Amino acid sequence: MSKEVKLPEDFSARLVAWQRSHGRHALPWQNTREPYRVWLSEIMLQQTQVSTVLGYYQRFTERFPTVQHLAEAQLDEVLAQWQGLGYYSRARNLHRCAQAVVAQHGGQFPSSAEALVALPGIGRSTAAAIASFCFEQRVAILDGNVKRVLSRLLAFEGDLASSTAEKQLWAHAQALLPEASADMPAYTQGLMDLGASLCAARSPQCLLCPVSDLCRARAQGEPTRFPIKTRKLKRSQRENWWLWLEHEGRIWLEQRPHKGVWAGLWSLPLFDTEADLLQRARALGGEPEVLPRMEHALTHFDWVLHPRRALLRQAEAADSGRWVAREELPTYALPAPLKKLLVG
DNA sequence: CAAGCGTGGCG
DNA sequence: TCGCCAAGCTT
Repeated sequence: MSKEVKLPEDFSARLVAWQRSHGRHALPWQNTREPYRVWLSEIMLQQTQVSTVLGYYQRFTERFPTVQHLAEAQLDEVLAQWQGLGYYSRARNLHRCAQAVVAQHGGQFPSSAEALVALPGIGRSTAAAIASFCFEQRVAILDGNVKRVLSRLLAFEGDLASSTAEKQLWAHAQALLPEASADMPAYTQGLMDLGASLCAARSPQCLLCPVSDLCRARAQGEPTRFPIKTRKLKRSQRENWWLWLEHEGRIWLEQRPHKGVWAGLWSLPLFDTEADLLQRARALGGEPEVLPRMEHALTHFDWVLHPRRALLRQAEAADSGRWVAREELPTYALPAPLKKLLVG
């Protein structure tokens, strides 16, 4: 008998077995093959950790039990439910996707990755996750976890900053799939579980790994050398002044444009200079009080925000925003640092 | 296709 | 502290 390993077969078989015995089975979006619930979880989990998603998923499914409920809701309410989760275009696309499923697919999610990927907010990896979990389709996912697991398994030297290398890794991911469709849910979950636990970015626990003897990175003695990606995002700085106008306990909020940072969320008026802010405040009869500066980090820049608070004797209405009572604030989608500032 | 898009946690 | 990372997608 040959002891030669057959990489694809052995890898998928062991991963599936490991997932069934050691993987996660009790997350709220598991133990169901309802596409609505799986889809919702996959969107929430994009670039977001499980522990963060748990509470949002619970509240969201209570408020919107079906795709029809979500499709009929106001975008503002969807955004309010999403508030604090980040990457708010996901919420906008989620709403659009629900409406497309109702209008174009009779309220039933399509059952192939090819059809799923045509829907708003569903890319190649998310489509594959839904199709493999719900419909046992043999299609590969390739998220951050899987890039790490596979690039280590194969000691993949390609630079994942390049589209060529990423394309190659997609091909490897597809080639490693189990032959049996029935194994797809456990296999896909196993990749995610392995990447989230043993095959961690910093300190992988190779001694516990079910495929450590197949892993070429481990054989080379340097598992953390993979994945290779050279791109370093250049972070920039921004500084703005934030005008907190208040009148008889109500706060002036303006909805941000549907593109850019905090798209569609409600915010205080933002100014590029303190002089601009003072001009606006004084025109309304207010004299701003200086509040402590806030520092807020986004993915691509560091933001210094200078809140200034002005109490007005009289309030003028305007089309650009609304006077909002404190009790109403929870129904508004506020950026995380603004919630901290206003609600505490 | 490179850049834009949130937030929280961790070593 | 601070850079990196997390079930990526859109334009």
